[in-house]
Amino acid sequence: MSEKRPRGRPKTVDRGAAIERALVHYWREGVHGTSLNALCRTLGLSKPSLYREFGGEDGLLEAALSAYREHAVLPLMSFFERDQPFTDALAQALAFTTERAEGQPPGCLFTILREAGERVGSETWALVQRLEGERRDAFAAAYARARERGEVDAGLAPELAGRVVDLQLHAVLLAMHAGDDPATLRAAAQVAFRGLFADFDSCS
Amino acid sequence: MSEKRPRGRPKTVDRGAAIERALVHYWREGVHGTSLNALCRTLGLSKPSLYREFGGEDGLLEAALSAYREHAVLPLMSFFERDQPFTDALAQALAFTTERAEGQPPGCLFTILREAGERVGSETWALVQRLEGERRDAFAAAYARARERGEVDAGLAPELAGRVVDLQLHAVLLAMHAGDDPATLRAAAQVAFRGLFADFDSCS
DNA sequence: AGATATTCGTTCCAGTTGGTACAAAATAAG
DNA sequence: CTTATTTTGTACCAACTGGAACGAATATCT
Repeated sequence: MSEKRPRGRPKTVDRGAAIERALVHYWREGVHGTSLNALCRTLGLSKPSLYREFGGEDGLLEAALSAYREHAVLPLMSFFERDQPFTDALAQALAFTTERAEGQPPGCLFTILREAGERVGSETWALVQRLEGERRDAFAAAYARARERGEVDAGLAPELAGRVVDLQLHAVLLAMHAGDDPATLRAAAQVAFRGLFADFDSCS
Repeated sequence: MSEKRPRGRPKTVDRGAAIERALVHYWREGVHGTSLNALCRTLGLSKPSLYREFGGEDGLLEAALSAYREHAVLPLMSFFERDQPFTDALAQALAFTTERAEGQPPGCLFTILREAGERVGSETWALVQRLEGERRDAFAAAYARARERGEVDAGLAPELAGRVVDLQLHAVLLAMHAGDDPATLRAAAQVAFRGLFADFDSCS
């Protein structure tokens, strides 16, 4: 694997490190409110370097989100792909989203970007929407499997159930980023999740 | 009530109209992404006039939110203050938040400002937090009354129930502002609300 | 060494930002 | 008419914005 050196001046910019720092920065500070100049400063990157490496802020943000997918989005989805009761998956997901790991910011970068809407660049936004669909499908599929096992109310469409789970986790993660109390949020989401298992008709 | 004219040049700026236009603008476009210059243009206000009248963008935004309180926040809370079943209040609130009145933007200015966090000015942020408490208290009080009437699960603290309702409506209104389908959101929130009435122990 | 190739960051650019100074405008009082 | 008072918006400010031009730097190849 001895890579033969190319012709010109060797690169010194560390793409991976820049992505990692950008990821943490956007995760903590949100996606707006930081100018490109200030961003380059905190990333230890010259502005032309950023443009050469990522084509602009959009490219950088997309790369950061892509890295975040591996870091936190896929792990969350994995709870719903294991062969276990749906309630366990929900409990694990809720614990995962409300835990405060010491090194990393509260909340979720993906959630932040969803909320930012189309104000982010087009590449980033496309990726956001891809992840959004990917996640809802995973939730819905897990619910469908649970329904086959008779764990849940059969009258609820899996697509809607997936939307319910998504809505809860989205709200919880936004509140986490805003600094709300994790225990309270966990309790509130748990109450909401109970609606997925109800086989009662007490509310007309 | 014939007001005696004061000494100098008569004012021509229409404070109320400016607030109304600012309210609609922030409601539709969100609170960031518009410069002060552009804002003045759409408001039909010169920049010095804005500063004289509101002291800056913070003052304008606070005035707009204050107007919005009368327009939509209090009406929403009123559903929970009437003497009616809790389920009815929830249904009315959900209908209110997911309806798309033709003249006005989807979503909720108050919700947008909550999500904007402390990046808004300090006056505005203080008002946001006041309204936040006001609303959660109303939800909790309504749930407490419903509990006395035996409508709901007695094991749930009213404070937590209020938080649940708040979390749902917050998420729904954010999604509405993002352009999501009202019917789907309504259905999803309804499922979540069912958790408030469960008197079952089916989930450990 | 010299030519070629590639990456580097300094330096500049026009446009925009939030914010203010100040003179013109418009009224009432003297 | 002159003076006093108040509101108006133009014109200006320094600072910053996203973005690119370009020569210096550092390598391999002949």
